[in-house]
Amino acid sequence: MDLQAKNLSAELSKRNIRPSYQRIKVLEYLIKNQFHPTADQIFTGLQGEIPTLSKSTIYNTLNTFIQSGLVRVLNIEDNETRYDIITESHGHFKCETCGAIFNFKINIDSFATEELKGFKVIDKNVYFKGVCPKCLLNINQGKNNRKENVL
Amino acid sequence: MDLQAKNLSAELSKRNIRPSYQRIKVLEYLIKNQFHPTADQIFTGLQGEIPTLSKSTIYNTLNTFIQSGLVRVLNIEDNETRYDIITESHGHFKCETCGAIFNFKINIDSFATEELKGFKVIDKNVYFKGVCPKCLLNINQGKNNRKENVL
DNA sequence: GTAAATATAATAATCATTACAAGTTTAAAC
DNA sequence: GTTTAAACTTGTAATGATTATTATATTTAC
Ligand SMILES: [Mn+2]
Ligand SMILES: [Mn+2]
Ligand SMILES: [Zn+2]
Ligand SMILES: [Zn+2]
Repeated sequence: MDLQAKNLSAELSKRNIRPSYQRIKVLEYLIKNQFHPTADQIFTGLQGEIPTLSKSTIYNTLNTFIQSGLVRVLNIEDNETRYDIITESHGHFKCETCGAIFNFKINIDSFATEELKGFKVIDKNVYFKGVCPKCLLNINQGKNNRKENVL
Repeated sequence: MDLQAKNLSAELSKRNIRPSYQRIKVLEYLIKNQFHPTADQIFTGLQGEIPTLSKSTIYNTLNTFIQSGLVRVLNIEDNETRYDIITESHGHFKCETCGAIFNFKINIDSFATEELKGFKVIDKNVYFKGVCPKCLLNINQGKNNRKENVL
């Protein structure tokens, strides 16, 4: 996906979303920061550029994007929703130590068809949790990882 | 799993959870009502039997059960946590129309190993969403389903 | 250019969950 | 069996993410 504002604007228009300044910036942020940010992270990340920005706009914008299929929702955390600009089917691994969320390829369509015959499946999510390699290494070395969201 | 109070008590003791009256009742509720209830549903369902019951106790108890591996958490909803007494690996399908959550067999271990080499995987969840057969039928007949949690 | 529709922003409301403090029950020690 | 400490329950307050609301601003249609 390209980062040019014009292309972003066109991308929104194509989906019948009016390309306001705020919406373009949120879309740009999601493309640049693909670590599955929270609404608050997006808000904080854009506040410098858009001093008048409101958190309501972040939520409104995200919900608009979700409805049009432009972003994907992750409910991998119990308290906060995360947003993914990559809508192609893939699995997610959350490191419980550092909080980072990793993508991994997975062919979700290849299984679980028999028992769900008669069901209309619209959305599929695969969430794994555990400890990432970096944190495993640090734990073995007796180090203590900070819980932050660095991919 | 048996429903006898003695067995429930023993089941808790085995896991070093003191078998209080409230805990036995919550466990009993989870065994009897396997529709993946919310904390509030458990609370409401037990209030008649235990008039002094507090919602704090529900949450405390559930968190104790989770820690010991006696129940499984479902984050398939964006707002409310659901609890599952069946801890064996299986997938979940949520009908967006009636709200019911169905189990389905799935061999989660059979895939997604290559890319996660070096990761320590502790927990795996597969969540599908869509419309269940009953609701599909009603939709086709022009009926309107109520959103309730009947399995 | 004017009116209608839509978007933004600020604030208040909602609601699930957790934190905390006080009272109660349980279990061990004597 | 009484004493005593630890664990559990309860009620209430606090937290925090998300939504609702409403006034203002911006965009679109005519
Ligand atoms: Mn992703
Ligand atoms: Mn289940
Ligand atoms: Zn990590
Ligand atoms: Zn249904």
